[in-house]
Amino acid sequence: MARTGLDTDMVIHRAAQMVNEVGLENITLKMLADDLGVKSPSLYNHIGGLEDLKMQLMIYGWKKMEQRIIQSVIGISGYDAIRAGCHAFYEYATENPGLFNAMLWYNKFLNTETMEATSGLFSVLFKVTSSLNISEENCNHIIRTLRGFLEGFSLLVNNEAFGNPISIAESFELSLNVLIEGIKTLEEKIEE
Amino acid sequence: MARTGLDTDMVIHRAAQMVNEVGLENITLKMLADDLGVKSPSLYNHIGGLEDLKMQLMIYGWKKMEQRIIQSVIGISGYDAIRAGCHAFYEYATENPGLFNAMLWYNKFLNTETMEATSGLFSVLFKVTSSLNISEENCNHIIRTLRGFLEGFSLLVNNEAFGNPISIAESFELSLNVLIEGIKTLEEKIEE
DNA sequence: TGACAAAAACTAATTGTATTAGTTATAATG
DNA sequence: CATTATAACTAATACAATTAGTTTTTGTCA
Repeated sequence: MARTGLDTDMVIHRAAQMVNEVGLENITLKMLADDLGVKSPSLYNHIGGLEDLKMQLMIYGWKKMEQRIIQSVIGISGYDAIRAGCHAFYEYATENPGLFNAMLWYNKFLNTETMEATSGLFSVLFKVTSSLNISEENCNHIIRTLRGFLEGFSLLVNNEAFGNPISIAESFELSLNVLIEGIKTLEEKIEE
Repeated sequence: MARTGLDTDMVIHRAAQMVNEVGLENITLKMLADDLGVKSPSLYNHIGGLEDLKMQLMIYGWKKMEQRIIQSVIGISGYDAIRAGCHAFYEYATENPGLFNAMLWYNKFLNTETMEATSGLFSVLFKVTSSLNISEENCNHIIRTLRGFLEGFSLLVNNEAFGNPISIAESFELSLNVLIEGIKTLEEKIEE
């Protein structure tokens, strides 16, 4: 009866915490409503339903990660910036496993809004790679390479899917080295 | 009443087709039961429930992919074999989007059986990389690199998550070039 | 062959969640 | 102070997963 004073941002924000605690597949509107001190139908005043909530979590997560990555590359350029951005991605993804699942599963082509969820983030990476002597088209390819690797590797870590006992941190570092050395071979020679 | 003559393999096999048609998140036991000409509780004679079914789909998918990859590297060695194996992975993943989702989401560390789902597949890759002049430990790291990239890139393709209009096939080829050139820098010099 | 046991189907019932419809109370606005 | 929009509520619906208990078939063994 007493008005709780919820708004959409509060719901999303609380759901983002909760999804990291219980996992994307286990979150329910009832659970979220209980936590917010409200009955579950009341949530429909702020979100469109469970699917909509997960979609919004996806967008929320990518925006947050974008901020982290922008912070991480301030004052750095070239391969060091790539390295720093990749580390920021990996850290955010593994610190927020539930949210990261939403980011992966719901990042589908559906409409302009969902499509733009990641565009800001990867335009940051584009700016970074553009400072290298690599053609624009190849920069776009490289971003896809990095994106694929970062998303897949982070998912595997979150799922504890690496059976081997060898260090995951070292695997990540070596992977970045491999990728960066590979990218260097795409640099165009400059006439002297 | 009349016995349909189902067994676990038939259920899994049919579910594998269905999951590619309707998507992992939309498959229901009722739908599967209807399709198999049976009531949904009857499925419990063959599977442990919906979660168990998805787990079994995960294992089924990895085994099938393993076979495809083994076929693809027959008679090839070195970097050509890596290339061929990666192509086989990518093709299987994109030809079976629903099943591949199960392979990603349910490939978590839970018990020995789920852990071993992918061990055969990656021991094939290990044999391939072992023929290079690279330390065993680095081979293990490289496999993780490839695994991360392949899983992430395939997922992005299946989700149509690449906004850019540039060719995805070219992105994949360039990515493999980047990875292989990067891996080459790990080769240990041989005394002459 | 014929009784018996195991397996595989069934029906009925339970539970839990999302979602919708319709109602009431609060807050904001003129 | 009256009115209106909003945000909560209760009640009801629909659907799927799952469990319990029953029936029927199939295969086996004396």
